Amino acid sequence: MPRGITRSEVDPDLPLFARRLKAARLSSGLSQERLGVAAGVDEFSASARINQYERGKHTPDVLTAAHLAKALKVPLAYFWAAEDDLAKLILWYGQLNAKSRKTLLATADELSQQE
Amino acid sequence: MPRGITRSEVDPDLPLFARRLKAARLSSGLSQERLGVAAGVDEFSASARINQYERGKHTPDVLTAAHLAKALKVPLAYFWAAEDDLAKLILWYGQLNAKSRKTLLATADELSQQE
DNA sequence: GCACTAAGATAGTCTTAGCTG
DNA sequence: CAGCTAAGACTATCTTAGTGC
Repeated sequence: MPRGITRSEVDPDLPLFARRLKAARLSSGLSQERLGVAAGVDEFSASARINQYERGKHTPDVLTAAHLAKALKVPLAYFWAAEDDLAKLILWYGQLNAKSRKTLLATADELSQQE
Repeated sequence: MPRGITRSEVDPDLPLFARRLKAARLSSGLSQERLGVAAGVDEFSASARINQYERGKHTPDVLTAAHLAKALKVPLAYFWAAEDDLAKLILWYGQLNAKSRKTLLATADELSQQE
């Protein structure tokens, strides 16, 4: 379950940020309101604000987005990954320990030098 | 040179988006105004707007950010990579062909299952 | 409880018109 | 030319107060 965020069924017509946020929240099992509160949003506006983000009505500032990312345990950059493959790569990077990250970086370095 | 964006010297106290944008632009060799025009910003406001973004005074909407990413040939998510290592990974991913991306994804998948 | 919304209050960005090195 | 800025015009988000399931 924690490895399958991008497999969740989210409307592909939603704007990028909305789509990624909704996928990550559904994967976490939190309600919109509880996610907002967990991210430090005022309890009286949390429900409306997270809903507006997920429906693509509004976009939060980067600080709010960072709090959401932390609450959802995903790297901040995940919200703006345009391709699903890059989204997966970023999610997996976020789950690796320091040693595995080094290994992954080394692999990417080698591959990019081959081109 | 094209592989060294994160090595550029950019004020680490700048907000995240400003820091990544400036590093990518300096690497590209474009002026602030020329980058803005290349990204489709009106020629009369391009200089002011890109400068405001790089100084952290303002942040563009996601569509403008996507145009900037395209002009700079970096993945959109790069602008919000909080850690330099993740920024490098995203940049390198953006430079790989489809086959190398698959290889990199497979490596990340294996590593994340080991944890 | 959960997802969602309208609309006014509020807070942001954008444009213009400059400046300095 | 390149980098940068103030401030008013403009446009976005946030809060409040609700709705329906």
